[in-house]
Amino acid sequence: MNKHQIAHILEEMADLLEISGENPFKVRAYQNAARSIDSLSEDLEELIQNNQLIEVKGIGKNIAAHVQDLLETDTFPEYEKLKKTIPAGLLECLKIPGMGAKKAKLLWKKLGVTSIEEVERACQEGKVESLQGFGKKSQEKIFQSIERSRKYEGRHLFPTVHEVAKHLLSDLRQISGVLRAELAGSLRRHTETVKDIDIVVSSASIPNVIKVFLQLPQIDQVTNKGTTKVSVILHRGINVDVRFVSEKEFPSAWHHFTGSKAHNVALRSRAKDRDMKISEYGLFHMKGKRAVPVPCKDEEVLYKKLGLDFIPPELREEMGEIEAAEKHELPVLIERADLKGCLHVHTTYSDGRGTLEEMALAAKACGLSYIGISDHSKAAHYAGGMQIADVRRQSAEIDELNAKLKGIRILKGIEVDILADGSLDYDDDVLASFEFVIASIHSRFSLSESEMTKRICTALAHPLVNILAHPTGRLLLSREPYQVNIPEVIACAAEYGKVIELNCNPRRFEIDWRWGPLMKEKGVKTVLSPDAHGPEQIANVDYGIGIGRKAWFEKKDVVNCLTVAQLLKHFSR
DNA sequence: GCCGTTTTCGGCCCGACTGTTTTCAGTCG
Ligand SMILES: Nc1nc2c(ncn2[C@H]2C[C@H](O)[C@@H](COP(=O)(O)OP(=O)(O)OP(=O)(O)O)O2)c(=O)[nH]1
Ligand SMILES: [Mg+2]
Ligand SMILES: [Mg+2]
Ligand SMILES: [Zn+2]
Repeated sequence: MNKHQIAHILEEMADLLEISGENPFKVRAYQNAARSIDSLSEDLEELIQNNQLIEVKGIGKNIAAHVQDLLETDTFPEYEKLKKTIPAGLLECLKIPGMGAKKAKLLWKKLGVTSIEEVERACQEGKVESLQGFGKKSQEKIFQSIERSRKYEGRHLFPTVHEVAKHLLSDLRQISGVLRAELAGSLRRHTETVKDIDIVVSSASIPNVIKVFLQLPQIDQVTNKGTTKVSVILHRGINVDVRFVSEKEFPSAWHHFTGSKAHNVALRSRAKDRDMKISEYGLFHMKGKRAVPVPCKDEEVLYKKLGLDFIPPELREEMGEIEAAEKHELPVLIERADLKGCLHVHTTYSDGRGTLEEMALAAKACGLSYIGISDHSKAAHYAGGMQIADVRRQSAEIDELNAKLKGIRILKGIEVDILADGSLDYDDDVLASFEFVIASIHSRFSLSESEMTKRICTALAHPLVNILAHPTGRLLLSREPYQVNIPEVIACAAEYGKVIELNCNPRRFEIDWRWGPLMKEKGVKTVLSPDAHGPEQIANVDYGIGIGRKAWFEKKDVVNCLTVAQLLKHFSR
């Protein structure tokens, strides 16, 4: 069982405890522990072996024992016991928006329903409205909520939502009476996938602005509407939360709505320790029961009043950023302007849509001064992998283009398949003809974790390999990562001085940003790669920057911030 | 269940919205 599966069981345990009526803080303890395990940037088994699991924040003696049980036996006694008393289908019901543990339990106890379908039927048959605490309206609301969540549930890729959000934001800014409107939530924090669009708006005439906003043509339905916030669903099937505040409240509201939740909670408890209070309305000094406002003209001041350096939104995940801000040890995060070139680009020589020249010009248009071409190798039939003769032809064409083109240097590279045994898809003499070699896996995904790890480490040990690309093969929202021990791969990359890619294709966005701090600790560098299969995809790096920042990467950690001469030297070529 | 140089007990972020209630519980962000 891997840590994500373990985190999932702990989440489930929290739900079971909540339904069973346990102390809410105990429920939260399990939720916190799940979050900690999920975002752990160390190897779980190693932590357990060294008895260091209880040192992880949010994990104490009890949950540590459960985690060890889960790792060894895929379950733990308390979990089994609770599962026997609560039907599995009831947990699914908690996914219905508006349906929490209390309501689900009541429906189960009074009506015997144990699945979403049964809740739906109970609503249709009018059995819900007569229950204590329910009524006609809430019955109808539950029914609607089920229908809606079937249609609109789930997360989205970042760029899809970001495009929609930008348009919505500019429409909002044109509404008369709107002073400021900004993106918040996971979009502002640049998470790899997002659930909804969160926006904060300031205005002196909120009721009117809300009225006009709700008339925007892209809105399909309104799901919530109060005096300070509204929730809608767009025709595109994307949920939107908008919070309306006064201009004075804007900084704290923006901060609140940016999150993450865990970051907010940690910061608020820090404020409390200092006799202060944070809410979306501002920072306050507590004088007994009285809350005296502490004016904060922007987020920087807010952090400062709490004794912290400004924390960039991408880092606000409660993953060590508050401790670092206190010690003035936050990284100076990479910015788009730091990128001097890009590697990992496909052309018509394999499965790309752009010619060499088109891709080179696209990179130049993005302000880059070099572009590293890396088409697929011969084993990649699925992607028109290059035969040796193709490699020769491409090399000659690159020479011609480099003589002809100004302001962009084309580097000769390859994305060579790592075969099942860890060997590479070309002989060394062919590999030696490139200026850089990217190695990656495109076949035989279902090896065991140890086999896969060994396979990758064998490839990394090859002296001609420079970069490991997309190290888990995940496709966000569609394909699970293959099993591989990332801490071992990072250790191996450190040993051989190899680079691990941050693939900026929005469906990949990996190596996962959560491993960034471990890579930095081990001295492993990364490269922000577009993995472009067409000229417009060079711009993938624009979105990748946000993920790179989430990974705590600085300019010095990213090899395509080097000049072409420095880069080739880094690769010893 | 977790946590702690103010504490090993007694806290655990804080507020909006909805529908039900007759003053608030449940759910969510
Ligand atoms: N203080 C506090 N803030 C919260 C809480 N829940 C959510 N928030 C704030 C921080 C979140 O980033 C923000 C938006 O909530 P969302 O549910 O949309 O989550 P977020 O955008 O972070 O991620 P997601 O939408 O899932 O991609 O609201 C909470 O329980 N307490
Ligand atoms: Mg959100
Ligand atoms: Mg939201
Ligand atoms: Zn690839």
